[in-house]
Amino acid sequence: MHSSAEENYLKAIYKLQEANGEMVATSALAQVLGIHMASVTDMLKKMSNKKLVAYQKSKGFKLTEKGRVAAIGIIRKHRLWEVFLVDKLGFRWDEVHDIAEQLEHIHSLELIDKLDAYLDFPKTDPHGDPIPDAKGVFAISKSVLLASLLPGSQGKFTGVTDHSSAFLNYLDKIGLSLGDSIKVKEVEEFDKNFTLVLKGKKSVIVSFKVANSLLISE
Amino acid sequence: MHSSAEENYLKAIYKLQEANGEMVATSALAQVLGIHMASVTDMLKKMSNKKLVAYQKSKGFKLTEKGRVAAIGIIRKHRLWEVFLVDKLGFRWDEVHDIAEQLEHIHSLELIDKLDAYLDFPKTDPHGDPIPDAKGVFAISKSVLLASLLPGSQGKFTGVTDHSSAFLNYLDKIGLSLGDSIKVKEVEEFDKNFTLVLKGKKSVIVSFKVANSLLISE
DNA sequence: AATAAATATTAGGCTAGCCTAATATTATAG
DNA sequence: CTATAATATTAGGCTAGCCTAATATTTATT
Repeated sequence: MHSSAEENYLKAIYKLQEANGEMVATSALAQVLGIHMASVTDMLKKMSNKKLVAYQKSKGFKLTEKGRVAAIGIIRKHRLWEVFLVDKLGFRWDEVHDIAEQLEHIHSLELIDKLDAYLDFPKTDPHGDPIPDAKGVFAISKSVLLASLLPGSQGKFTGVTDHSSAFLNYLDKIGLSLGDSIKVKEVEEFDKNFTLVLKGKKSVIVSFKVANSLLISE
Repeated sequence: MHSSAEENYLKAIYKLQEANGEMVATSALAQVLGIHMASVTDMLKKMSNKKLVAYQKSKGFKLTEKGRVAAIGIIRKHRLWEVFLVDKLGFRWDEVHDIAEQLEHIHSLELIDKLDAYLDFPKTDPHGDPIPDAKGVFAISKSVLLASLLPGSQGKFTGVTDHSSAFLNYLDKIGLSLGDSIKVKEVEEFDKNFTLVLKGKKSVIVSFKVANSLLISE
């Protein structure tokens, strides 16, 4: 079994690979984990010996298949626990991250599969992130950043890329919720503000910064 | 916040104090934790500095009030998670211990109180052990070992002192379940076997060894 | 009370996972 | 192409929590 530290590295590497393509840099990992580069070099050497990551000198490193499977398992656990915390225990979507970060390290395949069934096999977590099934397969769903859409486009708000409490609370405040159908009414040339029309004819204006953290599907 | 190692010590000390009175010996703790005595001495010195335990040279040590509160908090978490695993996820009572041992170290007061509410404030865990409330108070319930009862006594089977899979499976096999009303029909002089009559007029015979791990109330 | 047995403590080591400081390598700019 | 900046690695240290071996202290036995 992997240690919590290792699991955190695996998850972080996976996410960096998803976001920035193939190879990941020591510095990038150090930054997202809040750990010094020397320590990362250290740890990666160990994980490399365990065949969790493969790395080419000065090109960076990436997960091996074994590492990828492990990473997806952790992401699955994290997201399922988030669903549990929100759907069953009544936490708000901005409160669950830290607790799920702990719960994701509980070791028991049986536990997580039973939890999955108990939650009725959810496909996404409370932030709209996809949850891989027991085999590690994600139900593919294409989504784009609101920031990339042109006036007139429409779709459904299905996810966020910023999971901070500050951001999530802001969305709650302006009344934008996961699942809302939206239409881009206007994109202001001058400051890139987006004017959106929501299903119930309400309209909201969000900054480019916000639009850049909202995922739209369909 | 306390480390998992510390929490395991706290819980073990608490249980030893419950079982064997006031002072706990280094050796006893080493034995139940499966750790060498020298390591225990080490750790206790640290916990002593943190005022979690108080120890008098060569008399042993005991929890301080602070340590006791912490220990009860961990026990509360362990038992609530066990209820969750059995009642909600469908685990059997003999399967939950190891997973609960991990879950009990998740740090979040809010989580555990919400879990408690979600489970509808259970008073006992799947093995009949009492669950302290959020203030650390146990709903007192007097129980005695079946082994101490005389023929003719009756009561309700409300707990076990042996949590091993082997033992719990044996009880399942002979059809003895938590909550069953029982009456001691006979105690064989020769081998101390107990003949019990269950509510639905079934009768079962258990050895002294088994009787010594069954708690009877009322 | 003297000795053996049991119990406890000290001393020195080890690993995981982090740190700082120093050095090496690679990329970028003039 | 060289100087500087950015990135990566090595070397040496630290803490938590464990270990073994050696030593000390208690308790029990004769």
